[in-house]
Amino acid sequence: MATKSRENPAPVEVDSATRERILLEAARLFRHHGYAATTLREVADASGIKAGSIYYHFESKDQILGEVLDKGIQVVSAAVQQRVEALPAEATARQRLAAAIEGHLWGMLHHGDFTSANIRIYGQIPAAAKNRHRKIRREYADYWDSLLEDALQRGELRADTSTAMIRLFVIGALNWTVEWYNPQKGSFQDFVKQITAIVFDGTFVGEPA
Amino acid sequence: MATKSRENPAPVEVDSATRERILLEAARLFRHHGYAATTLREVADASGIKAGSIYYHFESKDQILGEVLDKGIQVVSAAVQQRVEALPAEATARQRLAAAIEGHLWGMLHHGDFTSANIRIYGQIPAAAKNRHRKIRREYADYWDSLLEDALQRGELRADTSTAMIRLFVIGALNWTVEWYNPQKGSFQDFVKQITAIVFDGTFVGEPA
DNA sequence: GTCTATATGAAGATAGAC
DNA sequence: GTCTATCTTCATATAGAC
Repeated sequence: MATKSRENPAPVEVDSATRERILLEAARLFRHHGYAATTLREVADASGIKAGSIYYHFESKDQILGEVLDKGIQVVSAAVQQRVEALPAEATARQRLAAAIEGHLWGMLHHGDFTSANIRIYGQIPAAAKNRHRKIRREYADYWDSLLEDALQRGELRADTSTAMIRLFVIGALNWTVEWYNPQKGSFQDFVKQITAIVFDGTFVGEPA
Repeated sequence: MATKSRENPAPVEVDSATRERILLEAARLFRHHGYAATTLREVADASGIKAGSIYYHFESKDQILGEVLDKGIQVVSAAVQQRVEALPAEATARQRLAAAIEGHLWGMLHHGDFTSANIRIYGQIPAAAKNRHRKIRREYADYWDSLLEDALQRGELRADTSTAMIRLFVIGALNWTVEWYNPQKGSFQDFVKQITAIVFDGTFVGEPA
């Protein structure tokens, strides 16, 4: 006996302001104190509510962890794909990888609490949480591998190292910049330009000895 | 009224086997679960003793943390300095930096629990523990800066990026290899050669576009 | 939707026997 | 040097009022 006649009932509000606030504060606290050391009381305090109220929005601390981890990859992945797909079809491998690097850095630095939390705590969380998060990580790695394979086939990428190892090295190096990047020491544009130059052409000048 | 006549009394045993075992197991657990999530009961279990016995060797969990952190830097720093100082005076900047990179990677991968624990948890520990550990980190960074400044003055290092930024990028990239290096996929020598080539000359071939 | 109050478990650290 | 037993504190999660 539904008395409602609306065709478009309001969807379950999965991203109310309070819910988003909890996720953001949780990411910030996970980043700076770790997952286990962060208490739901702290998350609640930072979010302007009481601890018990968190359970209206989330089933458990574990569920909050999962959403924080996933978002840490999603924001970066979305920025990368958007930039790469905006390029013309005739773009060179250098241009495509430069777009990916810019997107990765931009996504990381604009959602630093989610990405840094992800990077810092991924190695420390329970195996079950890791397993649930693994797929989304794998997909992002695959996207990079496809970019690198393409660059290799065009003869632009160095061929003495596997693309998997290049991906691990480059993403690892990029990821760590979120730990030390200081926006007060220069513009984001300059930062991207310098990081990209080092990744592409290295730290030394001249020919290999 | 000392009745001992020995000139060389046994020193306080600061590195008994049990004490070293506790440090090693603590490093391993800090690495994989984080500092807060690791309980002294787990450390004791892994060390083959009971939780209360830890307090015979250490004053607190905090003291164990401090020693684990310091050792994570010391083992790497010692390996780097040893290799650089073994070079002849006429070594090029490339040779000196290559020795530093090899030492850094060797130290990291041969003491992985200490270095990975350091890298993973440094951003998450209480401020007091960070402050106590800061000096030893600063000294290692200074050593790298001196190597890079030397390379810059000889005109071998790229000049469009500050040595501080190059250091942060390179050490960050090297540090993260401990998270993914797989000794079953090739020899350590080959690994070092490939990483060094990327750091020196980049991931792309040919001239910058 | 948010609150207060609380059940239940486990942490770091200490005391004192052996 | 290591043990057992315990003090004290604080965590996640739940129940039910508002």
